Amino acid sequence: MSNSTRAFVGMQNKYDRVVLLVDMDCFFCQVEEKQHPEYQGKPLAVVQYNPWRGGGIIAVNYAARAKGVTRHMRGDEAKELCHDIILCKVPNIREKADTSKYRDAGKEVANVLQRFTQLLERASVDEAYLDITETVNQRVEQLQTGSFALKPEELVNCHAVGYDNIGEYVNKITNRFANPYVDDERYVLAYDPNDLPAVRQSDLRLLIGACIAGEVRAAVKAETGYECSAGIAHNKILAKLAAGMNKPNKQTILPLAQIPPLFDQLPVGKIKGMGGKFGETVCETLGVKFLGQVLKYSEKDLQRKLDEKSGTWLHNIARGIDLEAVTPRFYSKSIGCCKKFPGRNNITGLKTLQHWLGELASEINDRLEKDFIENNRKAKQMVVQYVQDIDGQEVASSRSMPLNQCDQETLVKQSLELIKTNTKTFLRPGSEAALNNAIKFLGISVGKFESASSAQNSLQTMFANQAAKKRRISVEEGVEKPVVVVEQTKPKQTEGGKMKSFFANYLQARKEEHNGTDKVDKMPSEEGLPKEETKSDKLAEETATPLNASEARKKSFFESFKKKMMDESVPKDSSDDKATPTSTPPEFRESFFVKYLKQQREVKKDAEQSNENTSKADNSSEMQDLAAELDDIESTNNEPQQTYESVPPEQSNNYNPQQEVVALPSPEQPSTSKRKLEQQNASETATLTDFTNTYVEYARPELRPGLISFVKCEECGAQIPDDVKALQTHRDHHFAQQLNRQLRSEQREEAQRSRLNATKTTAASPPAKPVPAKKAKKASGATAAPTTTPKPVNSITKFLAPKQPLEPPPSCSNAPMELCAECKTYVKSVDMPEHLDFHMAKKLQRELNQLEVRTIITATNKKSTPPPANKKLNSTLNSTSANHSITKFFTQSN
DNA sequence: CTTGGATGGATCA
DNA sequence: TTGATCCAT
Repeated sequence: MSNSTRAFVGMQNKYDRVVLLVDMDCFFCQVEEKQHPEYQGKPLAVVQYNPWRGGGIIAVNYAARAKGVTRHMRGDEAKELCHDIILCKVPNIREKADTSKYRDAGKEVANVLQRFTQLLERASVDEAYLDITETVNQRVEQLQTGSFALKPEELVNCHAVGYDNIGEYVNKITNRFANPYVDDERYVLAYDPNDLPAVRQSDLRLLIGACIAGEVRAAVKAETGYECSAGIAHNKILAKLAAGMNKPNKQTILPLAQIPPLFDQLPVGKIKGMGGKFGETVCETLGVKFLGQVLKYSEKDLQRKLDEKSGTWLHNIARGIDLEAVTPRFYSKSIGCCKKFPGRNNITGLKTLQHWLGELASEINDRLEKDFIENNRKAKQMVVQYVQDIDGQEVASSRSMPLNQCDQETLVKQSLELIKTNTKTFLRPGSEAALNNAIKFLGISVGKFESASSAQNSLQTMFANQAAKKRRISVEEGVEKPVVVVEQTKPKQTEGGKMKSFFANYLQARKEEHNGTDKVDKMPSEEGLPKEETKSDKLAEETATPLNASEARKKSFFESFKKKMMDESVPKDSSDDKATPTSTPPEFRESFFVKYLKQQREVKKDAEQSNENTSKADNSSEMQDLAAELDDIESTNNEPQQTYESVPPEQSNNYNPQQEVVALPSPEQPSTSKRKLEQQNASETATLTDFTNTYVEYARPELRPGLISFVKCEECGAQIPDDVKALQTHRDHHFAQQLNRQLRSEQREEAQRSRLNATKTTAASPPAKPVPAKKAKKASGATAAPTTTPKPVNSITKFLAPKQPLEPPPSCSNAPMELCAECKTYVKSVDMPEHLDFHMAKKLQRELNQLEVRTIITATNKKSTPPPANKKLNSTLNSTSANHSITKFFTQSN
């Protein structure tokens, strides 16, 4: 069940989701820069230990990329290109590279991301997909009631494919408010009529997604110090594609309408999954280079030429359709490590083999231990992988074996045994110590995790049963597809003008605020300021020399950067270019995207000219001005505006509480049949149901103060999305967590006991210290004595009976509510039976585990009190429009 | 020292 | 389920 392979959404929901891909910029480098602040702003690369030729480069920061340093290079080569480059070595433990530092950093980031959605899928150490559909939908509603407003300054560093700047994209949407059906003629030609409602809303919803993306990235930066790029689109493939189009520290929307022109020139290999053999096969067998060319084949054709599954997949992908769901996963399914033994380092002796197996097993062991403490799970399977040299040929093999214990010795013994029994002649004939086949690669990995205790298992099955029950209910209601569809109800006219004036007012206000500074003339001649310059600009600002000088330079940087992009593929570089070779990162020069963008501009100019007469009526020139000004804001807005201690200025302006907030009018509604609407409502609950199904398994209970949330959990201070279900789930989680702690602490004590028994007596060991207390966080010093005193576990009762009944949540929906006698919370009447079932299950569980009052290990509390950064952020947020508008929302809706 | 190491996920027979 | 292979970062 935990191995649920990919899930997919239904074809009818292809445009309904909003998916975010967050990709950390040169992540390993950022980790090093954070660790060594003195490196900030300097060219830097991370190399892997290998002393040969300066080590292999696995990450390059942008300052170094500007000088031509790339991955795959050796450290020495990098030095030649960039004499002052800083080469950070990956730490070496056990004679092999140790990347745990970066794994930890990745987790730190993921913890922040997790707050924004429970549908978080970690794709690698530095990438994650977020399905933010629900939040977007909420905001669409709030937009309609006027309780949420888009704020242009949240869109700094935001791009939309096919548009010169985000302002134009906003304008496009704005125009549609004025005339909702303005694009329908084109839509009808390009899309299935059934998709029209979704298509009409697509741009707006993506824009809202971009706002959220901005918040996400700002939170990541504020709380971890790391910068990232993001893509916003309707599915994973597109989000991933978009994220790569503007980097670093930028985000990109991929609008639906831009897919065809983009794909016409998009090399097939740019799509995730087609960068390798499969992509080549596709190109060869279809005789295509660009994804758009695939359109000429029917699905049947593709299935015939490739295979059924790939054919269908490709057919969809070529149309920008990707149905793969964002599958929530926070922790990896396996833990492994490996090492190459090239050339003379081939392992040829039994002793050596044992040695290295020991090293690998030792690392696995360490990481498993850590994992156990965090996740209370144990690996049930191990896999040995190895590459042997069999008369000159490299032969790869892997063998697996069930696992009961995972101590180092067992791992070594078993892996050795596996290799032995799967090699025809393991030892060289006549020798006791020499291997017959040299080993060139060795790896051990463990997986097939199971919860450590049976109690935990029963808790999970309890949740699973509950989920199953919900599913049955859903099925009875005739709901199949778990995707929320937004459909609006109240048609409104005449709002477009209001929105325009909002932006106009906004811009006016800004102009006054920045009096004079944004009237600085553009300085296109000042081309190609190197990146380092911008960083020093930032510094200059911080040291309070804000005015025209740095402003103008920054602005000219933006201008020149854009100009660069436009001039890109015209002639090769002029001699001028050589004078400032660092202005454009080399990978940009030949980048497909650069060419695409440039081409788009040309196309656009043509279109504008030919369209002039048609759109003239709609004061398009005015909108263009707005766009230009919005663009200006993008460059001027990086000025620190108020005093934000500790929050970097670039981020803080996303959260400016002083910001004027003006409601956005709601868009005109496409007509909708009631029946369909009902279905959609039903499917919304289905989404929630589906989520709880996986909730226990994946979610991290400690990490759920929400940025978009409205209610504070009394237990942990977390901000909880203000819907009943989320509240209840959150409470349930405290319960489960408490249970977990209990069990873990038991486990640890037991482990401690047996260890003590085994290894005589070491000094009086303190009651197992589960969390390595490694992170030297800023705030840890303050909370020394009283706050960290162990909390008695009997507080578990608190979860069942909160101190005072919560206020009935202001109706998110109009569903009737009831007060649960058991937990004093308000629950939808419809959900009450199920809710009571849950209490029953909890009681059962308690009895099952014979919960007693015990003390809790101190260190586990660490996470339950959010670090000050969180607090600050949350309080900041609470004072912003989000909070303000939500109250407005409630008062209005009642 | 052989052509990018280490790591993790997914697919398919 | 397992082992081989591919893919991506």
